[in-house]
Amino acid sequence: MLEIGSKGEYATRAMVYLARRYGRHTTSLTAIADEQRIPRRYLEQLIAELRKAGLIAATRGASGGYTLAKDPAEISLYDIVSVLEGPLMVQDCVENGRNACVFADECAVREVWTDLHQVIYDKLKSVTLKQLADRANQIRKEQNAKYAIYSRYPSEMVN
Amino acid sequence: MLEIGSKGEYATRAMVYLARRYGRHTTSLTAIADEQRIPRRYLEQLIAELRKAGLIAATRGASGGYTLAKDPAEISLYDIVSVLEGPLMVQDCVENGRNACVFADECAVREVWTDLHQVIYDKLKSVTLKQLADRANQIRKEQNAKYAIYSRYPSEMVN
DNA sequence: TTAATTCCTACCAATTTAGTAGGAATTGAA
DNA sequence: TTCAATTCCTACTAAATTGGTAGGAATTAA
Ligand code: FES
Ligand code: FES
Repeated sequence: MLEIGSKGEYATRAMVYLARRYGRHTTSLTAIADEQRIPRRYLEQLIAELRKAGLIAATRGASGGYTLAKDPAEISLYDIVSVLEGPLMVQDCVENGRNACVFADECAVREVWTDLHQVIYDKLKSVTLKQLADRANQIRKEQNAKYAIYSRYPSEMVN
Repeated sequence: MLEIGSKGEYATRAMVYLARRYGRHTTSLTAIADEQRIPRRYLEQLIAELRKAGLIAATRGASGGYTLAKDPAEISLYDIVSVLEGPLMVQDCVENGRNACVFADECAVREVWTDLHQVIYDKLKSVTLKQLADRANQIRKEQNAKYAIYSRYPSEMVN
């Protein structure tokens, strides 16, 4: 119930990955797919949609690759997921007009769907890529500190 | 994205309908389906599941029908929808263990999915059938007051 | 020229969704 | 006893969605 599919998950992980490299070199599709363990040919299609939506910029040809098209602080989780899975739509009747249920505005249930829609939207819209990237960096740092006791070579940053 | 299907919607509307009649006579499938504009043979299957889940009680035979198995105040919106559409599962990795993503507990994104899971769950669990039924009655009352100016026969209560 | 890379389009199997359908079993009432 | 109303059980299905795979053209740095 109310699941986010693999598209949304893959796209988000890929975007966080790019956010952590924002301002540096571009990253190739293969690199993202390998490090994030995402099927390459599938991710390719997802990235194509993110590019069409203006969230990702591409450089073609040899040594080309992808990079974020905007500052990570300007991209929300909602922006990403809605590209891949369509706009948030808990129930059709929440968007008053299109495919509204028979009882439309005289329906008590509809008010709750609307509330639910709002809390989901607020949460997804409030999270920025910058926050996610910062948090990912922080986690990685903690992990490295932990393993530094045993090894001089901390696990590669993969996320 | 994150849609609740017709099952969840139909089931919820049917349950609110039953809640508004709780403590009185049982209601036949046909009556519910007709008044709520839900395909009868389809609703039949939904109600079967709600019964197996212990939310609805049935009386068989002529002049039989359905009624809520518990007090409306004891049934939440989550209880209803989860029967029809399965438990809330924003992402598999939120339920730590089963089908978790590769990076599991070293993943920043996972924390957000978990937050999202929580706000959705809290909202759905906080709404009881009693609240919905009361609100539906209130709306109907307002509608009747409105139309009483024009007619002595207010529109039938359908929800 | 070549190798690496993005870009475009088509295809596919499995699952889910949103129902439809037939008929058996139960029961109150005539 | 019979009948009509009703729930109960099981099977079927068309269309859409999901989660990919696949082939090859276009672009560009070296
Ligand atoms: S109007 Fe959509 S559930 Fe009633
Ligand atoms: S562990 Fe599920 S998104 Fe990373």
